[in-house]
Amino acid sequence: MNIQQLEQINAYSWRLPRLFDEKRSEVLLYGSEVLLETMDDKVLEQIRNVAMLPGLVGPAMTMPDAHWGYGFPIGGVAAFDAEQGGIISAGGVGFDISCGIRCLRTNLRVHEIEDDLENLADLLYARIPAGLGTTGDLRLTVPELDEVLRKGAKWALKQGYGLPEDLAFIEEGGCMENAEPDFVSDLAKKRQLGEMGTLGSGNHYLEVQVVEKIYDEEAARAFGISEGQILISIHCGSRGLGHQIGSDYMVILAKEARRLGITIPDRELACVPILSDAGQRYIGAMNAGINCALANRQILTHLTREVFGILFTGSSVDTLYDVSHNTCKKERHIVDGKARDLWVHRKGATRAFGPGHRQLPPEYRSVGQPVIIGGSMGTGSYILAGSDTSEARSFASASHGAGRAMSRHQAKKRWSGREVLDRLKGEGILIRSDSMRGISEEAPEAYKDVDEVAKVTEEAGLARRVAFLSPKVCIKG
DNA sequence: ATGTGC
Repeated sequence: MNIQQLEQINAYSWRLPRLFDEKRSEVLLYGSEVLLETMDDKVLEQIRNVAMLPGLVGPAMTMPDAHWGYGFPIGGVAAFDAEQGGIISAGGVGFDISCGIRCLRTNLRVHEIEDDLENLADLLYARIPAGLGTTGDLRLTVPELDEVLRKGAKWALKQGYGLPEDLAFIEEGGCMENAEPDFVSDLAKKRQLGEMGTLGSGNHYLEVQVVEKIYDEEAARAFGISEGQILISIHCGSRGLGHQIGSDYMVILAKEARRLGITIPDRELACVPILSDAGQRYIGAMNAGINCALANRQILTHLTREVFGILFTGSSVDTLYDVSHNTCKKERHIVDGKARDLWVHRKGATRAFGPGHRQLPPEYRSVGQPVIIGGSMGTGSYILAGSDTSEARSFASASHGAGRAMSRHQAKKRWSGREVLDRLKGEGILIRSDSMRGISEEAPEAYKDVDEVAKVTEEAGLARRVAFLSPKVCIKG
C-alpha cells in the first residue's frame, strides 16, 4: 500500500483523506509504517467501500494484521446503528463464522513434557480429527444439531465434553442467545452432522505452546500464567455449517439488497438493514453458527484433556479464554459521550473489552479481556489484554493473528511442505498434518511478523501485551 | 475458510 495517500495521525494510526465529492465515513487504519507498506492495496479499497455503507457509526477500521478478504478485509471492524438504517453484511462476518481461538492452560512446565513431545504430537494427531472434510466420532441427527445451534458449548458440556467451569471463560458464557436453527438451511445442517469436534483445514491448528516471556505481571497473574508454563491453543471455527450459512446468505442478502434498492460499491458487500426481515434471519443463522463454533471448540478441549490425561497423569487443563474472530455482535458503546447499541462487525478481529467490563469473568475484570494473537506454525503467539483505550480506539477490537503477507498460491510456489516441516523440526517444533500442501501454504514466512503485529497492537492502544508463547507441537488441519 | 473452483 502506498502510504503517501494516507494522512498520519500518530505513529500507529492513519486516515484516508476524503476526495472533495466523496460520500463516505472516515477510514482509519491501525498499523506501523512497515505493516501498512506491505499491506495489499485491496485492503484500502475494501475498507473505503465499507465506509460507504448505510448507518455506519464512527470510522471503518482495519487492524494492524489486515489483509485482503471477501468484501470486507480480514482485520476489518465496522459498527452500525440499527435505528439509523444500519446494515448487516455476511461478508462483514466472513465464511467461517465465529472462527476463533480457545486457549487452555496446563499445570505443566516445559521440562516436564520435553521428553514426550513426539508421543504428545502423535497422540494429539491421532485423537484430534483434522483436515478438509474430516468427520469426528459424533454422528448427530438434525434435531440434535438444532440443540447444538441453540445451546453452543452448553450443549457440549451436557453431553459430557468438558468441565462446568469452562463456560465462564468463553465469550457469551459459551452460548450465544437468539440463535435460530430454523433460519439455517438443511444443506448447512447436513454438512455439519458428522463434523462436530473437528479442527478443519487451512490456517486452523491445535498448538502446544510454552510461555516464553511475560510482559504484564499483573495480567499474567490474573490469567494464571507464568514463564515456562505449557499452554494449548485451539484455532478453529464452525466448519461446513458456518461456511454454508455464509454462502447461503451471501445470495439471499444480495437479492434482498437489490429488491430494497440498496446501492453497494462492491457486490461482495451485499448487505441489508439490521431491522429488515432478511437481516434478522441472517443474525439468527449467524448466532447459530457462533454456537456451532463454541460447541466445536468445547469438544476439542475435551479431546485435548483426554490426551494430556493419558500422557501426563495428574495434569490439569483449564480454559484460559475462548475468543471469536468472525462475528457481528450487538454491544453498547460510548459514542461522543452517549451510550449507543451498535452492531459491531469484526472480521478477523478479536473483541478486546477493557478493564472493568461487566461481561468479563470476575477473575479477569480488573485487567481486561484476554486477546489471543495466533501466530503461524513457527513464530509463536501472543496473549494480550483489552486496555482502557480499546473502546474509544476501535469499539474494543484488536488484531487476531499474524495475518497473511503472501497468498496461498505464492507460498505454495515458494516452499515445499517437506522443506517447511524439516526446518521447523530443526527448531524443535513438531508438526503433524495430513496435508503437505497445507503446510507449504502455511509456511511461517507467508505471514506478517507477529512480533510487529503484537507490538503495534499495543502501541496503537488496541490491547496490551501480556505474554509471548512459542510453539512446541502443532497439529495442522 | 470450504464436500478448494467461472
